[in-house]
Amino acid sequence: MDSQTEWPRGQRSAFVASHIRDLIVSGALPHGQRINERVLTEQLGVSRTPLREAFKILESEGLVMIEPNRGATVIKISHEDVELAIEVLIGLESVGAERACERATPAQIAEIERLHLDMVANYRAGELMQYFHINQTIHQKIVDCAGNPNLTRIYHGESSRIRRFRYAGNRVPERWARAVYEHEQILDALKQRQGPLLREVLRAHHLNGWRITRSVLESENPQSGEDASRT
Amino acid sequence: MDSQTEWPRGQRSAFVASHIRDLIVSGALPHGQRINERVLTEQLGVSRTPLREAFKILESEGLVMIEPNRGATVIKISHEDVELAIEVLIGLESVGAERACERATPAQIAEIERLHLDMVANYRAGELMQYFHINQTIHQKIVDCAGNPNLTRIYHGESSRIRRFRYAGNRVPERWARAVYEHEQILDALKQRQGPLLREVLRAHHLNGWRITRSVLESENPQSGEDASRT
DNA sequence: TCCCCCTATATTGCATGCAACATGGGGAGG
DNA sequence: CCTCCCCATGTTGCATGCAATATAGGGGGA
Repeated sequence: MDSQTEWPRGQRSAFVASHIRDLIVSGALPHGQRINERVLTEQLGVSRTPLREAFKILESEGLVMIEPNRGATVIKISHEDVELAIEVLIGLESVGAERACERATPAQIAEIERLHLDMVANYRAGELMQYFHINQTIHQKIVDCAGNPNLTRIYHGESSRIRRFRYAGNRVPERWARAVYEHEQILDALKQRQGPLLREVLRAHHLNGWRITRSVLESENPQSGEDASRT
Repeated sequence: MDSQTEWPRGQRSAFVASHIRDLIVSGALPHGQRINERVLTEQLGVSRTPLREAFKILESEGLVMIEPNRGATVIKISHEDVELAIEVLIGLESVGAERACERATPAQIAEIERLHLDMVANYRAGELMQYFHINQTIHQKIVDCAGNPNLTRIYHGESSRIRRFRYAGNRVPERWARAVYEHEQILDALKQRQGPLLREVLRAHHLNGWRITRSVLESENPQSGEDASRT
């Protein structure tokens, strides 16, 4: 990152945190790697103070681990961890789904439908990356419809923490097709405001998705569990 | 707090965060109040650096709000917010309950039963504060039984954020008695490892509890909603 | 009298300096 | 040759200084 661009005073640590979050989620910073403060301050063009504040933010999001006198380390995420995080996400989405069906405004539902159609178009075009991105947005938006800021915040945190591990599953064509079908069901349930149905469809969607994703990851990275780095 | 006690190097911001968290949760720092850095550094005997790091931690826990050039403000929690937080807690406990029934060790269940009996004894003795404290512990332990560290972490955060608003309900004798009865059901469902039942019992328990608590708070503090400070 | 602007002061955001601690490599002893 | 210890170097934790911004209060103009 070029140190030319000066970030505005007052939000520097937030931007730095966001940047490092991207580095971790995208895999540019491998899991388990210690982060050298000096290197990052030079790359980002900020001083150590906002950087260290960013570490604290990322630590409480569960993305890095800070050890006294040893600084920040990107946390290692095993498949087990991802599975446990998905368990939490299912719980959060269950609440979100039911409340969304009660509280979503027509405009919100229309926006999700737009996103859905866009996502399907990207599926047809074989644009996996775009598809994946819109997919994440749809899930977040559904949760947002519940009108519960805490829910939104927590869901977003947990979701982005494991994002990069959930990408692989759709590389299996059958799974990708099936996922799109499941999303049709999701949209229908939401439009018909059938909370319990939406909850169950989402639950199954995540469990199915993870089952395939896990097997893909394990076949690509046979030692599996302990360190699940590069995709 | 006396500045005599020196906190160990390397954990100062964590301890400071924990201290401020207590100040907020206990109500010593009123909701909506701006926090002056200088005053707190003097009270706590640390410099501004760890204090500001602590603010970042507390911000991502949703306890304070940081505005550029205006520093940290204790977040205002309305009854609406508490209700929304309870919604999240119910979602988390739903997952926790089902997994706990699958994964809890006999030792864990025995410990919860011990806590339960202790809590009932405190009920009989009219020890509301003790009762309340053990009550919180039981709910946390049930969630812990799910063996999901993320779930434990998030549940704990959300739960402590609104803790002080959930105390009032049991001052109504009928509610208190009913709550104890509901806890019998909770314990039974757990011992019999009936996940869905436990989930529903917990859900009802929280909804009932909050319904009464809210009415108590509103009768004590008629303007209600906007600022729900001193109990 | 009231309102607005301008200035003095307080407070925050960030950079940097210093001390504590970790780390790695070379030499002495076995 | 191996091991352990010690020191040189690098890195982190925290305190502090400086600049940018907020804020309060008084004086001037309408």
